[in-house]
Amino acid sequence: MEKGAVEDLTELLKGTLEGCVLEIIGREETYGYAITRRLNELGFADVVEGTVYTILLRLERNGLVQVTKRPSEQGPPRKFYALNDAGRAELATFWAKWTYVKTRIDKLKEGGR
Amino acid sequence: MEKGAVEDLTELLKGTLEGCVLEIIGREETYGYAITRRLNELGFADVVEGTVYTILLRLERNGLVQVTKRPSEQGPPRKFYALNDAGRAELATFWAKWTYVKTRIDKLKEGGR
DNA sequence: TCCGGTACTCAGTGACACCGAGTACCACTA
DNA sequence: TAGTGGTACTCGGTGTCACTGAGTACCGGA
Repeated sequence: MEKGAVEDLTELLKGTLEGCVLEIIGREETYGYAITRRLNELGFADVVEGTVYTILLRLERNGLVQVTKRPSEQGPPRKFYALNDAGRAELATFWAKWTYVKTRIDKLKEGGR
Repeated sequence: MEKGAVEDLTELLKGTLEGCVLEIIGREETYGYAITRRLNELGFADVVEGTVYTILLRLERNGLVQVTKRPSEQGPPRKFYALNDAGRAELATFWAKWTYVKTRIDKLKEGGR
């Protein structure tokens, strides 16, 4: 990431990171470590395992995902996550909210009257 | 927007609301009550005075604004806020972060490989 | 005189990303 | 065989933010 302007996105990621994780899981069943790597690839360079696991635990606690434990070829067993119906509904809600907020903010940015 | 989907934007507004307030103040010197009305007009319907005042107090505490108290024609005196240099820098940083996050999220949304 | 609109303050709450230390499994190698 | 590094997850604690709610206060009109 180009250093300087875009360090510490913490506050801006509140709410959105969970949505991103939901979206990633929605694409295909996957696990925490891989999700972290995926987020890093996408440009969320500073997101670390600990952060993703807290989100995953919360999704599980809130009944939005179906969890399956499977052995890994290398390392400890993996917990695979897939969206259930509640999770898909939550994901749809997230995108609706995101679009809503994004359009308002951009309107304000473009001199919004 | 259809009601229902976009209620409780609280988490998504973390960080962005402060940026919006900064932007509004940057346009012209104004005061808390008016800023709240402006945000409501812009589509942030659920934002109330209390929320805006906490942001304003924080901006003041962090030395990002210059504050001038002036009597009002109707009601108690108003505290007018204007950006100082630090505030303008913070605003620029906010937009840089916002653009950065927005492009990453949208890329993910559009199937982002 | 009371109500409603204007205008600000402040202590407290809950949610979230983040941190750090810990556990543990595996493959490779010196 | 001990050590290192990559993989993989857990959990207690922290700080920041939007939000809540109760309070103070000024003003005009019914």
